[in-house]
Amino acid sequence: MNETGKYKMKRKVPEPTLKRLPGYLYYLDKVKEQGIINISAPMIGKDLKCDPTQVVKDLAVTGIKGKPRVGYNTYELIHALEDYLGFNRTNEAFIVGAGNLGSALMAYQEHQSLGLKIIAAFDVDEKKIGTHVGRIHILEYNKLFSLSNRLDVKIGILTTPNSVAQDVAEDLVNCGIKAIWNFTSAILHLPDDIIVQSTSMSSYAAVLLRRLNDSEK
Amino acid sequence: MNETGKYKMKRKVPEPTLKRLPGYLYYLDKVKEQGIINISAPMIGKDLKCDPTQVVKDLAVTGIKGKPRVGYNTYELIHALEDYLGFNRTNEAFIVGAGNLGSALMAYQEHQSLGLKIIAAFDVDEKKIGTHVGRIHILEYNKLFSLSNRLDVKIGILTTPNSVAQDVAEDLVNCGIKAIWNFTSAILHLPDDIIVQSTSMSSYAAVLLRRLNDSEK
DNA sequence: AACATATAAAGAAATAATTCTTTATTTTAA
DNA sequence: TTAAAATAAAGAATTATTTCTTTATATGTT
Repeated sequence: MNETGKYKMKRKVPEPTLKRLPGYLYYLDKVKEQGIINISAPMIGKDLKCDPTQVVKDLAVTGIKGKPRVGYNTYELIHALEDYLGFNRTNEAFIVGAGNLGSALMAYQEHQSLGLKIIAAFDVDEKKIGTHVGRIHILEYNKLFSLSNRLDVKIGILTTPNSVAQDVAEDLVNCGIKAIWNFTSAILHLPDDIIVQSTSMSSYAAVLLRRLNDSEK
Repeated sequence: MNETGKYKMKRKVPEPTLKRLPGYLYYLDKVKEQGIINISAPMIGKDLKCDPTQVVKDLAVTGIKGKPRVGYNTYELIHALEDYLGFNRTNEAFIVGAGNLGSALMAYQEHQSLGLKIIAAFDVDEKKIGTHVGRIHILEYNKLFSLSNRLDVKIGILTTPNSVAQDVAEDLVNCGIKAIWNFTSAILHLPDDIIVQSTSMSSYAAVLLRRLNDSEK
């Protein structure tokens, strides 16, 4: 027995779908620039090299409906995607670890939209404290505690060495952080209600290298 | 009718499995440091917060067998994983685009093992040409063509602005590159035999933001 | 105004991945 | 030497995701 009926159960949107959504957004921005007002799923599928029914299913999560023989309204679709992804809200984030990757993300977000607004970075390195990357100031790590008291930031980006990742993550949670974007290799052990999104560069490298080796037989 | 028989057909290893393998490697390195000689799948599963049968299936791709009541030999397993992933070979790579992300990757790989050896970076920015990040020299973009003639590099890392990604990717293919690690948002249209691994930061941000919004109801 | 056509929507089927179950093996202990 | 326990391996079942098929609808054309 399934749960169709008057109680619209909140079905979980598949992660592969979520990961594809920013790609549609990037594509649609370019389409809009070309002055194209309506765009069909088969067209999107052709340009993005994916199945048109996949496109329809993915875009359906935003609630936007297309019209047969016309397609989707470009503007409406972009707006719905941004809304759904939260890219048009100001999602404030702290970043801990102002090393290479941390600095890159700070600089990166000024050009590429990640939907995040990094408002401060923290580090323990005396040489980095007081400097800034773009508009983002690098503060002494201990300032994290006082600043989080005043600012209600929900997102923390973890770009520290692996060895301190668990400790810093726990500090972030104690500071009211609800979601952690983890760039370290550490496996974080945190309360279940904390959202952890791990982005491991080596995972991608692994897939690339293996596929390359496979192709060389 | 399936293909069991004397011809062992090369079954494709699932991408989720490949992505998990570097995580096992990182974990096992720490286990080895603690002097633990044998490690069981249930133990690995507990530490890595995943299903023990998943662990067994994942590790099986390396060909290593565990022993009941003992587990896997730590050293043997690490070796097999490195071998399978190609992390113990020198996988030479070029990087194009010495901006924030490119520089971060160059600096990053000197500390964190990605299984790659970036041997040169290319950029068109006069101010960057001639400088270096760590031990990696940043060369004039046009040098890509002459250098690739002499060096037989198979992997290209693409960290350029989106607008030039397609053109640079085509250049890389013409230089004999077989696999491209694409950090841009561009959808690359390349010959089918070229392996493209796209790593979009905004995909991860999207999942994080959406899950955070969902949890806030 | 009716018809043909392109296309989105909804549902079914197929595929892929994970989790569960059973079986077989190896070691330790009685 | 035998029995018990832990665990890997193999296979089945479940779940998730993608692809395929059908249906309905809106638009342009005759």
